[in-house]
Amino acid sequence: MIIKNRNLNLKQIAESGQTFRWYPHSEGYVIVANHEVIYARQLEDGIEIDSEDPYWLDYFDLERDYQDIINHYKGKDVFLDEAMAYGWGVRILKQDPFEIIVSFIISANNNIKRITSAMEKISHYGTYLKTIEGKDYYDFPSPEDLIQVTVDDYRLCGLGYRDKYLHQLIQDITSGNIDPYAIKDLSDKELKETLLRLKGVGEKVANCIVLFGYDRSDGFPIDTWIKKVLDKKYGVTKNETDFIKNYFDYYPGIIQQYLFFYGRFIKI
DNA sequence: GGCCAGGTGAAAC
DNA sequence: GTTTCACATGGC
Repeated sequence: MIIKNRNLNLKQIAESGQTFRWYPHSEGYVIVANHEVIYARQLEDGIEIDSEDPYWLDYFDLERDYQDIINHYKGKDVFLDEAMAYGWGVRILKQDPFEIIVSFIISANNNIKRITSAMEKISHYGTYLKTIEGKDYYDFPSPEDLIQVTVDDYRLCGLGYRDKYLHQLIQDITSGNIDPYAIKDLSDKELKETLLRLKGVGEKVANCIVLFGYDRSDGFPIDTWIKKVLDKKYGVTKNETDFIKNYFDYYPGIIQQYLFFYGRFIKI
């Protein structure tokens, strides 16, 4: 189906550091989500995907008007204007909470290429879905699929010292200690507190998880790039969260994506 | 070849 | 409460 939208750019989303299961293919991307493998390609004023499932409309967060958000912040400062102009097609995908938790536990003190590679290897523990031009695609494994996977197995997936965090996460979920799907109805505060109890989840990772996995736009992950942006462009080196809450109020999580995407691009 | 990457846990103050 | 340090590993 064709999805028309002027704030929807596949390449920008793919490179905005929120998903690690998009595979560049032909002119577009192979995307695995919703127990389904699709191919998406860019159009002039939107995208085309080879699925008719309305799930994807929600996945691409289509009911949210990103131009309205951009207009709201326009003229606030020069750097933000540049960032929004550069990242006009960035959106925040609605991704599976469990997959997001795993992704961002792996993301700590890591780089995007390695995170992508680790997620690809872990996906082989999931159900085989489809082969496209010789490459096999797998559904992302459920916690149950990972019960028997050992710390050493995770190490072989390239997780480094984070191997034991993922192993612990699976124990926590399968033992009923935490249910990544049941906690979606918690308040912003309770949700974050719950996530912070997980090993390998600190302030920054928790913010990524609530923003990318639970549709909480108050999430504002402060990573190395955002730190540089705040320091060099806003003169903020301490009490960052207070500054963010005041200055970027309205849709802070989406603004954070524009700043991250642009700041990383210009190697600020 | 040292530094960096979408930082966190644990020990030490 | 905050400061300090170790931590796997591929890319540059």
